[in-house]
Amino acid sequence: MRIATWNINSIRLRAHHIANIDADIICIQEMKCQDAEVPISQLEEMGFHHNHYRGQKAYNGVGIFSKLPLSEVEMLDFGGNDQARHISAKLPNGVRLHNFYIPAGGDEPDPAINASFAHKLQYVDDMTDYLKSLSGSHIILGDFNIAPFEHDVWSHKQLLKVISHTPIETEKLARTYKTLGWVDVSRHFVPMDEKCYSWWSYRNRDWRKSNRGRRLDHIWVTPDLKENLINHQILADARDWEKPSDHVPVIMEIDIS
DNA sequence: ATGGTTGGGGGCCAA
Repeated sequence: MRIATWNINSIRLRAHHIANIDADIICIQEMKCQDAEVPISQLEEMGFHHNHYRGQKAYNGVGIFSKLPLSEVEMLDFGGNDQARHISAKLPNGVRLHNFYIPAGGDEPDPAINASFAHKLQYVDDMTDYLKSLSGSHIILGDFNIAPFEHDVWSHKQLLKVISHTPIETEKLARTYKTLGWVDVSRHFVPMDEKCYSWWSYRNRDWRKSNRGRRLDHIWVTPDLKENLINHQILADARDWEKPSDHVPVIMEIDIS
């Protein structure tokens, strides 16, 4: 089974690009539209017939678009702002798939003066409590807006005060990761001392040449699924698609049926 | 140290 996560940055503009992603299930963040505006017929034409989503006007919005039937769909709020940032569903084999869009958190890396950053930190705390309460087999993925490790950013030193790589966030996510004991799929396949990115800013003339990337998009699985992992792919070429998103799809192949 | 770009929606915000 191939499962992908992609921050699409407007599903109305970029739904057609989904046809270039080879996956059975695609989890989307930042649809940036309400439910009625999701171009569902386009997804149907691509073979996605089991679709669940939670839109929101202009901001956020998450969806799971699947070629396989899903059940027990849930949409939860973390961080207390009732934004469309989470949706989950059960796969036919009983594994639960969670799609998260963690808040970006604004620019000023001080929660005392930046309410967006405070919301992001609260979101991660609430999400952690929720994940700790789960039992059984789970896949969690999405745009976490945090690049946790040194080689998840182009310059560890230069980004220590940049939201997405500040110690307060990376240590918080590291604690969550350690407490849960789940598997970071990208780092399962890519050595820790190798640079690994899923996002490149729009604010660079040549994203490939400057290569100032960050690994903001993640897939984690519960440890019982570790031996089922087959491979993993970051579709960096998607950054050159026409009118690209600033994020590229991350895909894993896993032997579960 | 600064500013760079994009999408949505509406007379700027969030990323």
